[in-house]
Amino acid sequence: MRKFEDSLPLQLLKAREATMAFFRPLLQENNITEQQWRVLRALKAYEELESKQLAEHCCILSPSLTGIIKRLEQQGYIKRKKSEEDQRRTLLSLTDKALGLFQRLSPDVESRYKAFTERYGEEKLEQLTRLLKDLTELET
Amino acid sequence: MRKFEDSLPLQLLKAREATMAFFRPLLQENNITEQQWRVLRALKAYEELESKQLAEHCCILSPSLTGIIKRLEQQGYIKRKKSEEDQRRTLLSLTDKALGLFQRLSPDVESRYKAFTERYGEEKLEQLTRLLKDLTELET
DNA sequence: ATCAGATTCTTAATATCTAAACTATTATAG
DNA sequence: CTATAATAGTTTAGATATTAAGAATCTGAT
Repeated sequence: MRKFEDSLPLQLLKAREATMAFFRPLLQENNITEQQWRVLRALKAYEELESKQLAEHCCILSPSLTGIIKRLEQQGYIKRKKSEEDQRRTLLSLTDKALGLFQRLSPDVESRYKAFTERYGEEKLEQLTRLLKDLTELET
Repeated sequence: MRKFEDSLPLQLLKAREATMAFFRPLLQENNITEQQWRVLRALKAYEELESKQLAEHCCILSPSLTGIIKRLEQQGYIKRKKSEEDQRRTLLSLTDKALGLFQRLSPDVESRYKAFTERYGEEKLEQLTRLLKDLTELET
């Protein structure tokens, strides 16, 4: 068996932590959790999504998402409306308050991203992205 | 701001999921959670550890570890003993039952690891490991 | 010897993860 | 048309994550 430190899942976990270290302070200042941020970003990218699709994009299971959405709705960042065709479906989208949040945070996000890229190296980032993509598309 | 799908933390998350897909069934069959497995492997590698050191190796915060250890102890996989010199410290180690578990699971772990490496490619795995290491060692 | 400060571990509170069961709605077969 | 299957979403229960605060112990300077 591989040495403990050589475990790939552990390496990926640590790498994720190291990356988030660049952005976590910003999220904390604004009382947003990582998962909430992921949900908000996905809705910004896709405008309107059903809960199930949102869960897939964010890599969050439906039951978790239910609670996250409920809280984001209470905080006024998300609105929901029932689908016309299929009463089972709920369509989710951002409120103006959420859009304002992005406006306000964008510059800081940018600069932190820039700082990260410069520290790590643009080329290496591209290599890494490619390797991760291949890994993600692997079928068991 | 980067496109949602280009987010590195998200890529790392998905890659981790894809990797775990190879091993998760084995853990489930044996009623062991991911975190428990990480703890057991760390203790196998280091024989005897204090809670704090164990937490660092496993990338688990101390408060989480407290509960995880409690359950592993109940299941008979871990034993604890107070340090002689420092009464604050608790030394943790594996029981014979846990060692037996490793004996029993090793072949299956090996073959799954082999399957993964063959699917992904040994060279790419080495490249990836190097890139992840650099990333992890980045200082904010 | 004693007290302030540091260290180790635990507890508490809230958020999230995971699997399974449940509800409501829609789709399909007979 | 009706029984059944499939789907979307929620709820539940137990485990884990995160942050803050607390208790016990140790250390070093007085």
